Amino acid sequence: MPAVPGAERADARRNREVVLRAAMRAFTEGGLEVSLGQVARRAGVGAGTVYRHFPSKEVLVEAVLAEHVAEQVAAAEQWADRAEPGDALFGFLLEAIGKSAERRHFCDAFAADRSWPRAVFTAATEKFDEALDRLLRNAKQAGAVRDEVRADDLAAIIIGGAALRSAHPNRARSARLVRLMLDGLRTVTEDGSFRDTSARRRHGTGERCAECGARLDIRPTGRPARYCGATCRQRARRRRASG
Amino acid sequence: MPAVPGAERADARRNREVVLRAAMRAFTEGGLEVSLGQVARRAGVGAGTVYRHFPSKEVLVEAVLAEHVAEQVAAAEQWADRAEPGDALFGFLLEAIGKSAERRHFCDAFAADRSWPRAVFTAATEKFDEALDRLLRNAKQAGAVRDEVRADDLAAIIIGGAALRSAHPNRARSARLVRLMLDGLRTVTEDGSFRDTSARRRHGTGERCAECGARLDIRPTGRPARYCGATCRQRARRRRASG
Amino acid sequence: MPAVPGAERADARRNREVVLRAAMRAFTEGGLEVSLGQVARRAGVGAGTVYRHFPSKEVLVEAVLAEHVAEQVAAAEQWADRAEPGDALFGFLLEAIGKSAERRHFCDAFAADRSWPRAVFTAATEKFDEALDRLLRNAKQAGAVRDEVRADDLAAIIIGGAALRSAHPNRARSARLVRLMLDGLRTVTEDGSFRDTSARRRHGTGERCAECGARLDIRPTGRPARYCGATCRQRARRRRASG
Amino acid sequence: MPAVPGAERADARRNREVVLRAAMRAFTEGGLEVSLGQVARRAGVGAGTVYRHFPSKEVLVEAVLAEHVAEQVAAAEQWADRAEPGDALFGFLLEAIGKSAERRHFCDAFAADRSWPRAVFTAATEKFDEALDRLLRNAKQAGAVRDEVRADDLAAIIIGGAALRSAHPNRARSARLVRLMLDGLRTVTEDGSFRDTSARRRHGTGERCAECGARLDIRPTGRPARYCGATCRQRARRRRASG
DNA sequence: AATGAATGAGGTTTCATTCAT
DNA sequence: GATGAATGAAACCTCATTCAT
Repeated sequence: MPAVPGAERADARRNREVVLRAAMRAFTEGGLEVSLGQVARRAGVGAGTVYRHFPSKEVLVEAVLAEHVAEQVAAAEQWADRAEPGDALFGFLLEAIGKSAERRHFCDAFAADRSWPRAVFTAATEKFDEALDRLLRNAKQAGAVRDEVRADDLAAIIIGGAALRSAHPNRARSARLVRLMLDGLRTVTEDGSFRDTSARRRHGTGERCAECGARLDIRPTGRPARYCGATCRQRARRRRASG
Repeated sequence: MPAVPGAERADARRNREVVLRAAMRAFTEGGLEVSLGQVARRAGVGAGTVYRHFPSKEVLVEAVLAEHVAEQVAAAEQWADRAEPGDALFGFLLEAIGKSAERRHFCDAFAADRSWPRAVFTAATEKFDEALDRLLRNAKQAGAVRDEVRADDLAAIIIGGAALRSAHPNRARSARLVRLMLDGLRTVTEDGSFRDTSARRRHGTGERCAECGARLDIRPTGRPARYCGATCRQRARRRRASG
Repeated sequence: MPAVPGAERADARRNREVVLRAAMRAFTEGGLEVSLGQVARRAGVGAGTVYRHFPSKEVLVEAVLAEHVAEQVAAAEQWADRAEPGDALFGFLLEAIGKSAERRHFCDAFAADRSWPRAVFTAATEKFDEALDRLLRNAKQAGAVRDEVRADDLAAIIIGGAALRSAHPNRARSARLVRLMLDGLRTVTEDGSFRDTSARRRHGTGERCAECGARLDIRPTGRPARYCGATCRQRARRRRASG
Repeated sequence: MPAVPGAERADARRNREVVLRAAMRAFTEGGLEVSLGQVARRAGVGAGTVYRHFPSKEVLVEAVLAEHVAEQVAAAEQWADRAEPGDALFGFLLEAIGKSAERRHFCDAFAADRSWPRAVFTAATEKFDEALDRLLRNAKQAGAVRDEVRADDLAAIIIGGAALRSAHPNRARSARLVRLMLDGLRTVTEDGSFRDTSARRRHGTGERCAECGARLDIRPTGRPARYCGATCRQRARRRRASG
């Protein structure tokens, strides 16, 4: 144990990394039941070394799952920063689903409360939840996603999507299918064309937001909207007040 | 050996059933890795009895999965017989997803090629595929489902939906979410109103709302409607006033 | 249990036979470790029936071995009755070795004190020993076998011969080889030609028995013999006395 | 994994040896069916250690048999190097038979195609066959063994001899019996005297006993012998007296 | 700090034997 | 008496974990 945390020998830290990577590959391919012996062999280290860095199998599994989640958090943040809200949310979901489908067993672990302690999930998940929250808030502000979708739906959506894709016999078609179903979460346009995720993804052809000019959803019920959302309405109000 | 197959001693057949039920419960709760000792204990029989009826663990797992699938086939046939095509398909999918969500581990097995031989899946699955095929064909003929949905998508959809639901923290909301996403598979009407599963069922093929274009329920009595509801009527009125 | 021993129902006695035969075949092919389940299946009866007739596996094995020995006793008696002494002994040995080679596992059991109780051997063996004794005594009287061969060598010789034959890759050559080695037990003629088992099998060309005229072994040690054995010597003595 | 094969940790190699020795003792005494638990207990190690060194029971059995064969190969080579051809062959056979008789079960395994894969035999046996070949070739060149004896007879002879000895109730007599039977494989001399293995070994090619014709040992010193021993000398004397 | 050998509890499976039908 | 289902001890084998080197 190092006297000063973080001051471990460089090779030790490197070894931890090596083992973690090996475990990810091994678990991805063989499920979380893969023996630690196999992990050690893949990592090219002895069993003892695995245990030095991860004092039990459960700890190693947690670390692997946490790493997986961390990768998704990173992806979520990239999408949030570099795409407009709607694209960011749906783009991220599609990517996360794709990645998770390859790592089927990880999702199984998340979904199964009993076999792996929920603690793993919740611990590794705080940042993840924040990131999802951010994506969803933005998308809602942009009116790109249905109102009834909530933050804690998203993780389940990813897991479900991943399961769908990995259960599907055809990779390409499964991708289209997932896209189709995710479209169920988008806000509807008056022409029903919301489903096309690329070109006609934008709002209907009708009225526009009086504040920001975005196209407005036309709905058969309720008072016709003048603004695209609460934000613009508030903004307009302030202007009127200050004007 | 019984002279007539299926004519085994009654107690043997009963015991087989007992073991199978115990295995279903055990696997449902603890995953397919639950030890056969536990299954035997739950069934209240000795280890040898389990092996008399299921000569290896793999055989037992297959039997359990086959039973699960058989239950779904039965449900599919009920839906096909007792509901109109669109309802039958979507009703079955929702039910199957609900049932499968409780049996998360079974679906994991289906989705994972590696851990349990695909043979298990295919063997137990022929009738299942037929049943799904029938539901889908009917639904397509009735124009209730999008054309791009194919038969082998359906199993994956069930598995994905089950994963979603079992990963979701809130049972009721997860149901609504799945419904939402399944709607992505319905045929789109030009007014985007397909989502209302209950209302749409009453719509005829006749007149449309003069304001929003939604199909109008045709009733045999009373003055024919011009608008789909009070909202559109009011909106039309405003336009006339302002025009 | 029958009130009068030997008064069992006919079908019961028949069943005992059926099981015993099945066990012989099964043990011959698969060794004495073959499970009783297999024996029962081969016999076409239930496991319980096996146990009714043979209350434990050990008893069944004993019965099988005893049967094997009994067959050999029968053969020995046939040879003793129908061939001249030398032929009888060597003919029987060759036959017994051949038969035993096919039943390798039985001999293993006889040879291995530890794995199967010697009791089995000794119980089934009394008659066997008597039969061998008779064959050997006759052969010795006829001067067809070396003096140093004793009765309790013979069983070992059969077992050894059987082992040799079953270990040999070539069936025909193994037979010749055994014959060759058995010749080592025959009395030697001065021309060394004893090996021919048919024509020149008789004694050397030297002196003859003063009583019966049989050729006498010439040995480098001991007082030269006048009679071929104790029997002739006694007979001559009686004649001298009565004469 | 050791960089250099054979360079494992010393304690591991020692333990492998310990287990192997324990297995040899256990199998020798109790047959190849002895449980690995017993072997482990005898070796004073855990079950896992046995499995580390011998990943399945079959592997352990193979190793034990191979070790047994290797010991015999070593013996064969010693005989070939240190004795004249005939002695080498027969000396080795007798020794191998004696050793194998103590290890009855090993031979059973070799003889039984079914219970243990022939592969075991053939794998461990190449060098053994070579060694036997060499002994036999030399013996044939020296004219010490019958022509019809072939290389692949020898293994069977050892197995048969071992079976004979271990089935025989008397250790000493069984040895003599085997010697007797092996003599059947020696070339026959015109005087049939080949049988005395001990005496003949000292005989030269020179003079013969004036009475019985056996070859005489030629010694470098002393008066040349006319008779093979006291018996023949006495017999000759009587004839001269009576003549 | 790293290695890999040792450990032993626990899993699957077999089978002699008993017992309800 | 016959049947074959039930039993459970014991076999083989795996693997998370510890520990000597």
